[in-house]
Amino acid sequence: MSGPNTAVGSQVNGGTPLGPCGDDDCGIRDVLDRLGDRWTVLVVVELAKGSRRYGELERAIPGISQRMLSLTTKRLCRDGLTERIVHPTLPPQVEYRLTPMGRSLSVMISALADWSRENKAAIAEARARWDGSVGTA
Amino acid sequence: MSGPNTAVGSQVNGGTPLGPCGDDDCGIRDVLDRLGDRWTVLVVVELAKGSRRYGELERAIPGISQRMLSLTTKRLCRDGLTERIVHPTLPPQVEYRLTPMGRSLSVMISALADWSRENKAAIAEARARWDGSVGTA
DNA sequence: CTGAATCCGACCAGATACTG
DNA sequence: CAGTATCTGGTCGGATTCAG
Repeated sequence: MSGPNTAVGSQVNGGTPLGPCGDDDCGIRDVLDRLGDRWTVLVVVELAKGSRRYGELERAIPGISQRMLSLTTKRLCRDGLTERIVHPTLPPQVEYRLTPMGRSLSVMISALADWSRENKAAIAEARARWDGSVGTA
Repeated sequence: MSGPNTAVGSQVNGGTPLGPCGDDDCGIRDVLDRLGDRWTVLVVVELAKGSRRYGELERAIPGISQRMLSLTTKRLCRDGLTERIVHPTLPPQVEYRLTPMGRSLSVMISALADWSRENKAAIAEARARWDGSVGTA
C-alpha cells in the first residue's frame, strides 16, 4: 500500500497528480466539507451495508442525536448520495439507501477506513513519541 | 434489533466489506477527525508536491493563518505524517516534508480529489434539484 | 415512527500582537 | 523567517420539546 514512488518532489500517483489545477484545491474541500462532520461518514458506512430505516440508523450509530441524524440524511439526500423512500404505512416507515453515486463514495470511505486501520498503530506510536519528547521536556 | 446486518450482504467492495468489526466504526473517525478540519488536507496536498518551507506553505495555501498553519503542521508532525527539518542557517529555515506514511495518506486524498472532480457536477445538479423542489415550494 | 424547532454549550478557526 | 499567545466570533453538535 505504501507509495512506490521514489522521488519525494514528484507526485505520488500517476492517475491524477494532485494538482492539475495549479494552486487550486480542485474541489477537494467540497468533499471534505461533507465528510468532515462527525456523522456523515458513519451514516454512509451503515447504509453501505444495505437500506436502513430512520430508527435503524439511530440505533446502529451509537451517540448520534435525532437532530444530527436528520440533518445528515437530509444533506445526503440533497447531494444525491442517498435516496429517501417513504412507505405510506401506519405507522409511517422511511427507508434510506445509497444512490449509485453514494455507493461509489462509500468505496472511497472504505479505502480510507483501510488506511486508518493499517496506520492507526503507527500514528499512535508517533504521537506517543512526540508527546514524550515534547511534553516531558 | 441487535444484528440486522446478517441478512444484508450488499457490500460495495470486496477488499474490505466496510464492516469487519461489526457495529464499530473501526477507527474511521480517527482519520476523519484529522482530515475533517479546514486545512490539513490542503497542507498534505501541497507537501505531496514536494518539501516546503513555512513561508512557502503559507503562500501556497491562500487564506490560511499563521496560527492554523502552525497548528496543522504540528499535528501532522505529531502523528508522524510529516517531518520537520530545521536548517541552522541565518535566518532560520524550516523544511516540512511528508513521511512515507504521510505520502500513503496523500494517495488516499488524491483518490478523494478524483472522486470529487468526477462527481462535483452531479452533486451540484442534485442539490439544485432538491433546492428547487423543496425550497421554492 | 419520523422527523422539525429551539435553546445552549463547546470547539474550531481568524485576527492581531508579540517573540526568537 | 518561523513561529507563539490571546481574544473573539461563528459554527457544530447535544438535549429537549413539539408535530405529523
